[in-house]
Amino acid sequence: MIILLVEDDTLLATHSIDFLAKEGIEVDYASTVRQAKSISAQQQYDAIVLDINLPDGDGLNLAQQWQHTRSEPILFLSARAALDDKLKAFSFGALDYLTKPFALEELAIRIKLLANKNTLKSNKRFALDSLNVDLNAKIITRAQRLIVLSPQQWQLLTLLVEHYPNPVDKATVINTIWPDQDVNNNMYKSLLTRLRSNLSHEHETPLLHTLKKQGIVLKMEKTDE
Amino acid sequence: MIILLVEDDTLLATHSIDFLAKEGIEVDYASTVRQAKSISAQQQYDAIVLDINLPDGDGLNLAQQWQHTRSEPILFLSARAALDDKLKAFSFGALDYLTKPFALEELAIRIKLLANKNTLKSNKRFALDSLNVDLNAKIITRAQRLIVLSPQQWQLLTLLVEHYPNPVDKATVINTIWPDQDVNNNMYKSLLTRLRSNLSHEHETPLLHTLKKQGIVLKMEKTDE
DNA sequence: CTATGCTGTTACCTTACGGTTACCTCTGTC
DNA sequence: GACAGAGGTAACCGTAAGGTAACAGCATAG
Repeated sequence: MIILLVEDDTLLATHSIDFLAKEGIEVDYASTVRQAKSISAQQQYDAIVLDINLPDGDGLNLAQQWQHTRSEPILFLSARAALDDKLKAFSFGALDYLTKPFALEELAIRIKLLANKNTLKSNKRFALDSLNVDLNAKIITRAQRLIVLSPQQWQLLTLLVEHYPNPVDKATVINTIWPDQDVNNNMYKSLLTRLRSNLSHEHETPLLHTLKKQGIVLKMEKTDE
Repeated sequence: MIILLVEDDTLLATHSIDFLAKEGIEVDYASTVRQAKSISAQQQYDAIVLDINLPDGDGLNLAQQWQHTRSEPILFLSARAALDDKLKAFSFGALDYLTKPFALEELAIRIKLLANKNTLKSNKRFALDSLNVDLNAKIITRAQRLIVLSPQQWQLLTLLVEHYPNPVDKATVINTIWPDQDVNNNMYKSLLTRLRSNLSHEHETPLLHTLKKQGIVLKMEKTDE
């Protein structure tokens, strides 16, 4: 699980990062709005933790901009406990709001709850077209035929299913499948080819599509023109 | 939407019930553990709001009993702000925890968020005229026809949507799409032409308009300058 | 020790993205 | 009326991004 933390108090930030690491939560860190924008462009997160007061702007504005374009759950951190601030935050799409000072344990729990929200809906089964995936039993079939995937391919498929119907961007795939490893583009390309080939045995319609520069996504072919 | 409220402070309870009613939230009310059990037996709720201190028991125990039998999201109310209490609550399956005193507005918002959690996560959408944009799935249609955009065009479209209904000025477009790059006017012009052409396939009304010297904006045809 | 299969690597192919250029219209100004 | 400047369109084309197949190294099983 990886989150984005945007917080200008570096002391608080380092403590948080350390603590969250122990909880198994990886953290990308930005201390300014500017940084946050550039870092977040690279990849998708399981959740975003935003401070309201930032040196070069306002976390609320950032959330407002993101609420129409990004799909991550947002949790606000702020010293401001006033109701107005909270209401504004929620109206900008925040899903949680924690007032400073707070316990790191609580932050960790709330982050985990938010992150689960996205994956919770993917119960145990997933179906698309003639494809059928049992996420618990790790059984995959397409048109009644059993499909066997290598570990990497399985990982990628579950990632895609978790995000369905949204695309998963390349950086996210790479961070998930090859965490802290040297990765080159060919490894990524091979994996895609292999999964694709396994998912569609004969002349079945392709399900795994690439959006140039944006990522990959599971969807049924739209055969209008 | 209907919730169960378990709270022994009758004053707080009546205020809450009144307020939530105005927000369109129906409330079943219990003031004791005993009552809560009997009332809740018949019905499923969108969320459950539990006080911790109850005259004949403890909300935490109730949550613990329910956490494997009931599927409703639980929000705790409590005067106890100690970390231990919160941790215990979360470990019993609570999804949120609000310390008294709190604003009724905040309670209402958090209840709504919890209730939404069970419903499928809906993607962020933008619609204008016959144009329909799913910002998360990155699917665009115009009059039911699927539209495929290049990465640059997609970026521009999201930029326009973020600012809608306000115009976006040229400098902003350029900084967003070509950050720290040499840009000439032709690149900008080409991008506009291409996006325009993709957005209106045949003789559909143009949606992307230029305001001289001000920038570009999405709007339905309306030639007030 | 052989066999099988997973995965990283390489080579080669195809496509369409986007920068470029040329030419057009429109509007306002001197 | 001509010129300038802004904006719009269409076509050209090099190249990077993506796709595939085949091979090689390495593990693991049997």
